[in-house]
Amino acid sequence: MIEQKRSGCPINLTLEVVGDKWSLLIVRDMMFGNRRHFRELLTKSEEGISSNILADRLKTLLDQGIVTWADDPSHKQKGIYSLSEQGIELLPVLAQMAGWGFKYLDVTEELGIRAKLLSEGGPRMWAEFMDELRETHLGIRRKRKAGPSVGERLQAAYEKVVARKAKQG
Amino acid sequence: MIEQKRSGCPINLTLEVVGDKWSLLIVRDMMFGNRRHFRELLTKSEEGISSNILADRLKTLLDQGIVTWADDPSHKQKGIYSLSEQGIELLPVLAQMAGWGFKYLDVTEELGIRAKLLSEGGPRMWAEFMDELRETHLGIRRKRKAGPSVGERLQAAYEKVVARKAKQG
DNA sequence: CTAAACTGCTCTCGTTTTGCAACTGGTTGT
DNA sequence: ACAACCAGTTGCAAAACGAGAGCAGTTTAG
Repeated sequence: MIEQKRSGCPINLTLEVVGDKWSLLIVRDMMFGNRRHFRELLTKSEEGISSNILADRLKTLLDQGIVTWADDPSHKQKGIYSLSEQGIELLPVLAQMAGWGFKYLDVTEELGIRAKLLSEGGPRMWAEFMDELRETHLGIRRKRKAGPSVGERLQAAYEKVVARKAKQG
Repeated sequence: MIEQKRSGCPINLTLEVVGDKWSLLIVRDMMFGNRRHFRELLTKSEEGISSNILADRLKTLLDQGIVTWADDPSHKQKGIYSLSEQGIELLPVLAQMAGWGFKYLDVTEELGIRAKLLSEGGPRMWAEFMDELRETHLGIRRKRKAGPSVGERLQAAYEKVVARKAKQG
């Protein structure tokens, strides 16, 4: 099976790797939702990916070195998927897509709040979040900063919107 | 024909619009190669898109408001495709993808040089290039800056690599 | 004036990808 | 022992993709 590239253009090559409707959603769920097991990715996804597609995409993400896999010592059947440095560095791509989508598409309030904050935060916030991801996915210690982490702030903002919407009915 | 969204997440919505292997390549060619006619997009593409796919993607890009269409007064059969503001603002997405691809994938030198410069140039350079695109695609005058434009600089760098490679044979 | 080349597509048809749903073989908790 | 949970796999129909030919009208070269 010879994988032939259509061209050596970096944009094209990137699209050949993650240019489909699911791969980046899986990366998103690993980044922002901290989904690390197959079942978590399968059932806790907003969009409802099907299991064969998930299995296939995880395989190519592994092949590409975007994601790594390890045994979960607490459970013989479970594996833990982690983002590699290469995967973590997809964050700016996701952040730009999120910002563009937030600006131009019909985004729901609770799912858009993270995009808004991330877009406003800019490269500085992205770098901080990537450091947090390096800690959780690669085990690389980072310097603690005062106050809540970027991940915590995003999550808190999301939950706040959900709570408000629930109250309003 | 009811278009149902999988979710209201901005990343998902963006992927539903441009998350395929061709749409962003068309935008890329319009941005960096100034391809404005159907034939230009069809025949001058690095990757060799086929005509039915090109027609289909242009249709959805038009529907989405990423691209606009106008008659070419110089030729009764020609139409001119232009990027809208919404389309121009895909530049940061492309730039991030280009930067990531340049760093991690097997990019050829001549096709990677633009990505390198754009990545190094950062948001400031992107903003300048977007202003140039607003001029050529939207007809919005911009303040002239001294020296060559970003578009010219990228093109010159590309041609320099091509010339050097040709000499080396 | 005529013919060749060019224009933006559309059509056909075989191949590939998608996605639902059921199923497998094993593990864990009660 | 048994239900619930784990990571996938398999079968199949529908949809999307993609190469190539074709088309009606337009422009250009001789």
